[in-house]
Amino acid sequence: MMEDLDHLNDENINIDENEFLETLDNADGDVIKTFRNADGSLSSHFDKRKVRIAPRSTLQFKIGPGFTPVVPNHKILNDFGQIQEIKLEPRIDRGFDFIDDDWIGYKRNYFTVVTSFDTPGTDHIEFMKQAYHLDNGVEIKYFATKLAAKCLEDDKLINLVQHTAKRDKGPQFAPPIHVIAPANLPKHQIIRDASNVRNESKMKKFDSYFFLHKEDVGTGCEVRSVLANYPSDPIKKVARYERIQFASSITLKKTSQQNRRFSLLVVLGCYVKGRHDGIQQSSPYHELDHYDEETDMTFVPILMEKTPPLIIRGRSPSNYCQQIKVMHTKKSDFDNGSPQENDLDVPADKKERKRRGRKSKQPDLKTTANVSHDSAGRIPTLLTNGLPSTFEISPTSGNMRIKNIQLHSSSTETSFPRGFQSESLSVAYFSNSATPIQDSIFKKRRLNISKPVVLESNLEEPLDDITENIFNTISFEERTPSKENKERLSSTSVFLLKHVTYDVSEPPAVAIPRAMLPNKMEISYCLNDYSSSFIEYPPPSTSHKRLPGSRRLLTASGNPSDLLNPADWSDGPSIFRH
DNA sequence: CCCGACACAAAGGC
DNA sequence: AGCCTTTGTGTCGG
Repeated sequence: MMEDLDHLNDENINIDENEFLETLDNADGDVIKTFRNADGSLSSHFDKRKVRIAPRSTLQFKIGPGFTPVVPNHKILNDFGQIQEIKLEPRIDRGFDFIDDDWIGYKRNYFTVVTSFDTPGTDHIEFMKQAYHLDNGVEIKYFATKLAAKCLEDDKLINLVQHTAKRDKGPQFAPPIHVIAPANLPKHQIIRDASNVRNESKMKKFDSYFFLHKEDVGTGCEVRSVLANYPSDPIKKVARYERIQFASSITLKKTSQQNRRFSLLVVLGCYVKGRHDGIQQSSPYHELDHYDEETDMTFVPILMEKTPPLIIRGRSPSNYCQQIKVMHTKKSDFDNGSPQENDLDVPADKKERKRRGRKSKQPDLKTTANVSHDSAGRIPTLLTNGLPSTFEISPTSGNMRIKNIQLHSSSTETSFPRGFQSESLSVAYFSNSATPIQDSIFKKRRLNISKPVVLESNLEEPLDDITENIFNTISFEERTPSKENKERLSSTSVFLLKHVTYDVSEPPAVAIPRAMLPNKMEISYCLNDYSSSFIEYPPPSTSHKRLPGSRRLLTASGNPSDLLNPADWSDGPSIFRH
């Protein structure tokens, strides 16, 4: 059984250690509580019964409840019989808000769980060069993770479903078992930034966070190294479960009053050869193992972590904001200092009518402040569409700094989709309202700029006026006016990193319209497999009516190869439990 | 009341 | 700058 809310202050969730930033008020009181995450990004928790935030607002990303370890199912040993420490690093990055001491999710909305695993005391690369077995002597072929959910009231597993970015127009499937190598978990902001990337140069930038290329492990590998057993190359380093929902069939209420509560489980296991016995019912790992017939291998759970109790709100209108207005949170609204009044434009004769058609709510309550991150001149807020790991704020001096924006060449960095023709470059800007982007200090001063490189543009990303600022490495420091100069910072500071691809080879003779290219979001992305992003997949119908059978649900009898390019499944079997 | 399906719309990606 | 995507959620109807 779950303990209760004690782990709310687990460091994983960053609430305790987080600096509380601010609360946005409206007539109803505190609506949005914003915390700064360890990486500088923000987690804004809000009650969807009270305020409606746009679907693509960055406020929909937030670190959810932390995970706590469950008693392990196995220990693992190396070839010398020594115990190898091993630890999951899971995190929820979308879908759960902390409201009135409860973690709240929505049945209709996506959530995101990411996890990697760490090998304390052993370098991740060194780890891959050795061989391991379970404490029962069985040889470990490779490691993998599984995502599961339980209802706490009856301790039964419940189904989860995953969509592609195409949602209804694409397939649904059970969250797969992801084969992964040990790695550090990328920061929350990285997961945000990587969540809907199609641009090749941007993907390349993220590649090293998410993939290990076998050739990068180098020499010194034992013949029996676990590396050699991994069934794919590149090997995932992070299991990303994005666009996950609880199965629509789950029952949310125990009684009319009492919510059922749920817990998400992240399991680290390994694949071993052959069929192995099931796990007894009394074990928390019962039914978390999985035998795969195709490969004649069994996924054996080693250890897992669980969330505190989660409450899932259903589709009832009572779980949604009764107001008509949407809070706009578009980033550009903040680029010029404090946001306008906002109060949404409800274009809405149409909408009002729709609303009233049902039952007249209280239509004219003026809601919505804006997300005035610092309109009152309090704490300056960083917004970024770049990578937070490239900037930092000194807690003592208040110095703001962007450092070591590394630009990797294809010879030294493993590619995202591995390509040898393109170079991935970054251009950084700094701005606050007193320093508009156009006058960015970056453009005024070129600091520590190493040798410029000259490359041709490709057709997808034409050269623009930024081109003159191409560098291999950029770094500079900017002193934040901390004391004397507070006014200047009483407005929003914005960091932007622009990622540009320059094609070294001859550009194609004819530009291919984007619509004609394979859609990288279709399948490969949902499988976190950027290395095979260019598979054939029929474009969704342009018709508004769904084609009969065009939406396929994978079930226990479903075969993934019906839907997916086999290359996407090359990293091991997955389970389909519906 | 539930759910599948379709629809709208706002912010992000390119 | 303007299109195309993605995703929260409004709505209908079985």
